[in-house]
Amino acid sequence: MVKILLAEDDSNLGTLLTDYLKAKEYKVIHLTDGQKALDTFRTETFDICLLDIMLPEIDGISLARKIRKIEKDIPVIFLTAKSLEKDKIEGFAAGADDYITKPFSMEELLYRIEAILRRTKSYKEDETDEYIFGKFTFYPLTQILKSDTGSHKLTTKESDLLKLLCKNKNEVLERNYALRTIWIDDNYFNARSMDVYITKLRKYLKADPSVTILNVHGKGYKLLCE
Amino acid sequence: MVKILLAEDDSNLGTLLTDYLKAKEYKVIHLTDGQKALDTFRTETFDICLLDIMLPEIDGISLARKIRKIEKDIPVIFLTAKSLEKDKIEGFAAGADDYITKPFSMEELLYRIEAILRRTKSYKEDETDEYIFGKFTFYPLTQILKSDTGSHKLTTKESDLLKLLCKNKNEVLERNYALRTIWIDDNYFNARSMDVYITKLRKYLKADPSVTILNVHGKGYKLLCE
DNA sequence: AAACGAAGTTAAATTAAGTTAAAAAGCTCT
DNA sequence: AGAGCTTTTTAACTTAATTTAACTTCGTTT
Repeated sequence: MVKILLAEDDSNLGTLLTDYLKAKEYKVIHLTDGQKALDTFRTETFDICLLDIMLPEIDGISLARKIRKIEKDIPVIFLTAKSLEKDKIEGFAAGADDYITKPFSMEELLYRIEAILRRTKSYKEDETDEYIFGKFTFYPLTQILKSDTGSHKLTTKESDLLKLLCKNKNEVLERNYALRTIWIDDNYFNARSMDVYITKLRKYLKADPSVTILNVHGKGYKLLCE
Repeated sequence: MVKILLAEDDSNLGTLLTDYLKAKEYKVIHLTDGQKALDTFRTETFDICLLDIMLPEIDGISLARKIRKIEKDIPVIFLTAKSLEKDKIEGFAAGADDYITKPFSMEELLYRIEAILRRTKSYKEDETDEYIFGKFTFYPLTQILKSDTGSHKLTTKESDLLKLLCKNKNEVLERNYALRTIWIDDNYFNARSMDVYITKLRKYLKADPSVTILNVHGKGYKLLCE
């Protein structure tokens, strides 16, 4: 089920939206200020965020920036009473996927949400429970990596990193993205820690020479296979 | 390079948009009626479509439906003077990814285009997985260059540069374009760095004398072969 | 042909990544 | 709480990739 974070301080509109979207089979978590929305975002996972620009505590644009720091590809739609150019530009600069000006119809918002979800499909692929590559099968849920030669129970960090690599199979997994996702902060020491885990994963993956972790200098790593 | 289909009958706006987007390194094909746009779409491939709603011959919404029948996931943004609810709804029903009402700023449109492209990544998948020239086969994904005499693992920069040369085989790869693509910034030092990499690639390519990297003085380089 | 800027080449310097081991931080169990 | 374990981080050292520098050669212009 698609899960929506709704940050809207106007309780009439907020309730109306919540009820409408719930009727359309979405799961909606409604927060009434920016700080609460951010706290909730930190502890739960969402498929899309609907943020009012004018919010108490943390405004919508700052909130979007913070949210994007935590999960860089999460779709964001701004809801706003203001239709000023400047806000729109700022909104898009903060990484908005769309922008809707009040008053808007429920249908229009729904179409926009669906247009974005159709495109991202992230909600579909979110929890793959097994990744198959080369002669390996990796179960991120149980943190087990199987190959024909045997089975390894991975540690949490090993598993998190391998999962990100698998999600980006044959494409570059950016260092900073991985660091922010797994280590929260991308400082020097965490970067070195990640290097250590790359070495560990490479050792496990030696069992199949057709599978390698390629370094892309200055950018990140690519899990090469098939 | 991201290729945009622009269907807009107002020639002022059309030209303005075309120039602006070209300056931003997009390839723009501008058509002034719906029928021409559809014909062009049938014969060329695009990454994204910008469609005016009010178009001669075939209106934008019908055009979007026809285009979506040909390629169901192509991103579509409607440009329109009307801000009527009804049109918006129809537009989204026809599968629009976004909707922008005139007058809009160039920046805003650009942000919307980029938001969608960032999301779809379809433009990233222009990845050819092997280039064959002379007695070499080059695999950009794995950064491996093979010839009958052996196989070389290229570094990231070597591979990036060779890939650009291959994409422009027997045509000039412009220095500035390569620098901006690979080194982001085309300053003096990066230019010298690129020279060093040209030397390195030439060494690898010595294995086949029929393949050479030719300098086009003041412009760039050409990978000559076959 | 002289002058100047662009490109070629090589080596040194810098920065990124690879590896291994030890230290520190977390668990688990009594 | 603390012994004994695992996991993660820090550290030190090694190797590789990239940039900078210095010097040379080639093209173009006057």
